[in-house]
Amino acid sequence: MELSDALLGWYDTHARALPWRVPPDESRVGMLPDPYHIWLSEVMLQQTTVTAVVKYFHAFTTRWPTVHDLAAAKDAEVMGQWAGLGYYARARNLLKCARMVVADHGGVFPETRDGLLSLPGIGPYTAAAIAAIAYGHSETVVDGNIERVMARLYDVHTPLPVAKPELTALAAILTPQDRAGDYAQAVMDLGATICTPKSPACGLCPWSSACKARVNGTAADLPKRAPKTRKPTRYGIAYIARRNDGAWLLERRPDKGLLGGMLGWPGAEWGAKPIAQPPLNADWQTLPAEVRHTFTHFHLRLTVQMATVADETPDTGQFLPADQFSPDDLPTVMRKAYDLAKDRLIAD
DNA sequence: AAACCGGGGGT
DNA sequence: ACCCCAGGTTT
Repeated sequence: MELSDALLGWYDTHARALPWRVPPDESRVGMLPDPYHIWLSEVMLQQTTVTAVVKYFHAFTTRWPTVHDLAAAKDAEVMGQWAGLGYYARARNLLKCARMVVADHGGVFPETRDGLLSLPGIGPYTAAAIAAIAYGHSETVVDGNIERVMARLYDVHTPLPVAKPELTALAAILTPQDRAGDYAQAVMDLGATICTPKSPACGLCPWSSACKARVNGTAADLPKRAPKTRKPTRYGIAYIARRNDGAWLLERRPDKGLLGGMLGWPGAEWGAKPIAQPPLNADWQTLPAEVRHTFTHFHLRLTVQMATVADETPDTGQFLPADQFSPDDLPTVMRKAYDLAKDRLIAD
């Protein structure tokens, strides 16, 4: 039997139930899921775990049930709803993409890999995933799970990312003509639940008898990766000003760069040493505790300073009335600073 | 090709 | 502390 058939048989009984997925029930054979749901979930799943995505997927589809609804949303609403999920360029591209689908494609996502690739936020992985899962096309989907499964199945020792083309070619050979979407999801489920990064459960794997790494005893050591550089530490100051009427002084960060497009507390750029740059003159109080946060490529230590101020015009940022501010709209590092300040307000 | 871009959970 | 994750964009 073909390897793909063995895996599809396993998927029919072991597929995880996910909100955007049509279960492989006998009564629903051939049913395809909503392309809007697949696109939204796949963008959210970029470098993000299923557990984290489920809550956000539900919130987005409840608030914006169709791509038309999302396309009509305001930028700040979408950025706020995305807060906490990370990689905020995804949220900006999500909204751009929704508006392009409505304006240029009549509200229908393109069906082909190339058509999907032309949209913002959709790269090789997501284009193949949408074409296969939402439209049933035989496209080869390669994500981190599938790289790991292929490296083990064929005992490939070439380190990533150099090994990527080789692993993609191997994955393409296995991709079936029929049920390519189920097949892609099956390999990803296999990687997520059985062929895990550490301690793979080879005894439960439908591909165990074919797996070369299992025979050679190398499965747990694959895939190989290029060595990583260690993260430097940066320092900064967050200024949290509260006006007498309860308004908070916040700034919208520029679209490009770190935390692009998100709300945050004013302060100088983070660097090797903290730089004082208060947004206005006030009696700033330094909090006894600091915020520690780790980004993709550096650690951050953030000192938090607070002040209560009168109605002044700040040098940077603008006051947001209390009824228009929700801490849920903040990215996590800014939320951590807020939580420290909130504790101080309660203590006083 | 390499750098940039979050956050959380597991180990 | 280090690993990983249903990657894409920019330089």
